[in-house]
Amino acid sequence: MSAIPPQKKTRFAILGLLSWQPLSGYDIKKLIEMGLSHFWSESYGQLYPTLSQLVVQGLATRKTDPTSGKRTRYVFTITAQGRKELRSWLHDPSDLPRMRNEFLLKFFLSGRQPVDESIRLLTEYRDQQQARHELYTASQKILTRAVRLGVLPDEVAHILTHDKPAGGGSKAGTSRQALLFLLTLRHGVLAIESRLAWCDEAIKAIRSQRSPAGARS
Amino acid sequence: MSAIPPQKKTRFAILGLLSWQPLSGYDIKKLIEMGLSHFWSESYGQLYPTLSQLVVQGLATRKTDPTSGKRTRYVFTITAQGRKELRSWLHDPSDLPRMRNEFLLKFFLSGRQPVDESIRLLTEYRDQQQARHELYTASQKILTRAVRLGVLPDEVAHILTHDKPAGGGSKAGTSRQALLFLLTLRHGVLAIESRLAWCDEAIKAIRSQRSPAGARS
DNA sequence: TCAGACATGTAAGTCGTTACATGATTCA
DNA sequence: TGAATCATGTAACGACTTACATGTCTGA
Repeated sequence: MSAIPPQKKTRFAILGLLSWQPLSGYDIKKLIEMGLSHFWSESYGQLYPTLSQLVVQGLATRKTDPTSGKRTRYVFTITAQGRKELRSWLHDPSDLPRMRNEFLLKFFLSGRQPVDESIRLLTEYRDQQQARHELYTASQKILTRAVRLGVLPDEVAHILTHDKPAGGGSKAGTSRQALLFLLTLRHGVLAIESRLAWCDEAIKAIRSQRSPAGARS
Repeated sequence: MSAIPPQKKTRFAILGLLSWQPLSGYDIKKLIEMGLSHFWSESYGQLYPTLSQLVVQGLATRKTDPTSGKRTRYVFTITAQGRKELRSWLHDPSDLPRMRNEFLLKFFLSGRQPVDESIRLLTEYRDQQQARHELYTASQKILTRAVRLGVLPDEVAHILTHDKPAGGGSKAGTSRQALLFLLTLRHGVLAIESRLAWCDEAIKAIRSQRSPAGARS
């Protein structure tokens, strides 16, 4: 049995969020779900063991949150050593984005099915993507407006952008972190839009093959 | 124990390729590398054990290729039962495409680094994507031309499109499978183009924050 | 002749999810 | 009072990669 598994990228995702401010494991999970879900995810099964490991390795420290009464809540803080490791990871070259797209596999392999089956797959995919598009553009709008006002609507966005909570209103304009958040969101929106455009193209192409111009039924 | 049988997608990727024609494990690996790499991958460590399993479960049969002399080469053929399972998988809803993009994570977490670090990350990503773009459009061109001529340039494309090998020339026009292949390739090209466009946007946005209009140095 | 492609396969480890187990707090 | 959310964590499984081990065949 292995002592503790190493877990590579999860470490840096955590360290990166801790570089903003001290957080609990639960906070980290929610932040990733709310802000990074279109390009990253972590499960509790990864998160908690990795947090313990970071403490053992001196990259973070753990203390009990005194405000949480009888409920245990551990808040983790990044150490100088942790910041150093984070910085060094940021300088390393990144893996190519690897995507596993089950729909495309099915579509590719649907050549022996009736043409309508390929069309059905395409329509399903399009609907799926359309739904996400609405989700993302909604977040984008809320965040853009909040950033323009220098005020963020709730504690979530507050943590995400690391701005001062409302009241004050940072006024100075878009904060660096808020801009980065907005841009990653935009990356997701553009990706979806390119898929929607592709769906329309593909449906047309397949239909025109089914009944090509000049064909006689 | 879990009542729901585990969903192994490798099985269906294999079954799907076998539904075109009998293939060896090595063939399957090459086909996936050459044709599906932008949305799918399988390693030998997955492939060979899964092939054995398919035979045990009666979804494929294995026979020794007699033309391969002393070198062992096993050719797998899909069974009726295998086709049934494949068809049923094709009808199931697909998982949302899940992507893990290490670059975006770094970019998102680079807010505490100097602005130039974010720019460097962006430039690196752009170059990476540009290189892949050239790769894909090249394949796309070759394949498009081959399909138009009704003749495919080598045995690879021949297998991929499941057309008759050269000589004859299918003439009748774009085969169904060739169209599907072209379209999945096009999906990859559009995705990359959307990333390139995003990079340009993002670089501009970050630069303009560094020295906003009207700012005095 | 020798590099590189063809060809099969396994062992060990990396990576990641799901289901479970436990309990506190909040608010309708 | 009871559902939702806050909060921690583990065990078992599932998915996937890498490195290795072995040997054949082809063509410059």
